[in-house]
Amino acid sequence: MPAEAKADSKNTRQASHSPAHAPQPASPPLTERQEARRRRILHASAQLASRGGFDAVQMREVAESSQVALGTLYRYFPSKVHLLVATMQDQLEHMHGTLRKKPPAGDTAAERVAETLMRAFRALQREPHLADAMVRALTFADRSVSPEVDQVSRQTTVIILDAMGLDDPTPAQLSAVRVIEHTWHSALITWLSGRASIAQVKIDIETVCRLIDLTTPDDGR
Amino acid sequence: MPAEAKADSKNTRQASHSPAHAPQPASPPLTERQEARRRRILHASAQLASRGGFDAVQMREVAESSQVALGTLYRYFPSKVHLLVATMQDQLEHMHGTLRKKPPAGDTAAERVAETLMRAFRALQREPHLADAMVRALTFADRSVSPEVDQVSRQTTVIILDAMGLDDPTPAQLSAVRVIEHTWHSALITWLSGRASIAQVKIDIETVCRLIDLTTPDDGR
DNA sequence: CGCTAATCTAGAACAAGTTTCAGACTTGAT
DNA sequence: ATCAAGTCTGAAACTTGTTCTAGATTAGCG
Repeated sequence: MPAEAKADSKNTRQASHSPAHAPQPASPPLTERQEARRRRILHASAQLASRGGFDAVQMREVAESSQVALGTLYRYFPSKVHLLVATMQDQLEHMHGTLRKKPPAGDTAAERVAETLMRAFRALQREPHLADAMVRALTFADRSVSPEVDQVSRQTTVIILDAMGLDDPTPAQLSAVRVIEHTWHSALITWLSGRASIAQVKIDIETVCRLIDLTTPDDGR
Repeated sequence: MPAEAKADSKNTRQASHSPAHAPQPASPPLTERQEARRRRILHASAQLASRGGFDAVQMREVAESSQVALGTLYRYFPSKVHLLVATMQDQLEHMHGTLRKKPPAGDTAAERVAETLMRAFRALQREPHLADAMVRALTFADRSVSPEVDQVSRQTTVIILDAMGLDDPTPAQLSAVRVIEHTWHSALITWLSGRASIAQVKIDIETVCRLIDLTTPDDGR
């Protein structure tokens, strides 16, 4: 009946992802060739993004670069934003892996979180255009991309909780983490649009991380 | 020599705004007819935005609604994002005026800021589509819109400082305000994209406002 | 192996933001 | 009142995201 599986046949939206390591609603498994196409697409996306940011990721070019027809590209990723958010998921996994290897060394949870975020920030600084593409896509995403954006958010939460060294956080701590994420995203945007310096971002991150001290009186402060 | 002033002649970007009450680099003054055009445009923009959000603000429709040629629209506002950010500036002024009339009544600075932001949030909830258009434009804006976005940011800062009741804030307090603004913007986005409930936004705002207590030990805590 | 359903491709077509242009209109200065 | 410079208009053109279509290909089943 089917062939080459079905990355997304009936459902109009919702691309498919399930790199085996991300706990997702399990979209139908992909053929090898499909998996390869998907990788080529994400690779092309990241490459173009690295060159010129959000605007440089043009769907026709992505299709050409990844040797895939435009229609196919849209079958895998229903919109440019979906594509870039998926690209971000990809990069985030890298990042998380990297961070796991060298855990932050601060004494307090606040210090460790701040250090982790600054490390991530420095990574983004190495590819500012890529960062631009991913972050802009993330914040521009509308409801149709919510599941994917949410996944990115969850992944970010995990990274922060990892840095804090918590197994089961209290509600108050989760609130603090949420606010930290808000600040992280928004600060990135101000940096990317040239309205804040790197130093300013650093200060903002350190400032918001102090919130952690308020919720874990045993550790910090 | 010139005629009808020059909203933006030589300089390729940068629309003109100077509603007399906003302290700006003073772009060349506008004729009455030009001022009227500008108002018509902003009004049409807000109206369309109120209907269907960011996507519903289509430049051709704005031009038609405001009885202006498309080229003229682009002379006044070099891009859709510029237009929507200007629309936001407009709305923010309203808001600030409204807030001045009924200052928040909380005991601590943190409470007053949270109350102020929640009041603004409720106003946005009354026109969720308009909020969508303005906030999406704000976060999607690239460097070419930095001055205008910055102006919005400054205006927001003033509103928050007003609520805190401070004349000359310390650097630490300014950092807290920056983080509050970050959280405010990002929380709005998560709400607009349906990833967070109204209740969740409230919690986030209250959480981040506790940062104020950290910087003004005399008042709160 | 042969079938059938689903996928992929190439390319046209459509939509909305942005640019461009020629000509009509305003404005402020002489 | 006249003129030069700048502005506005209407319409076409261009760009890039997105959709659609017809036909070639592929996958898995009997």
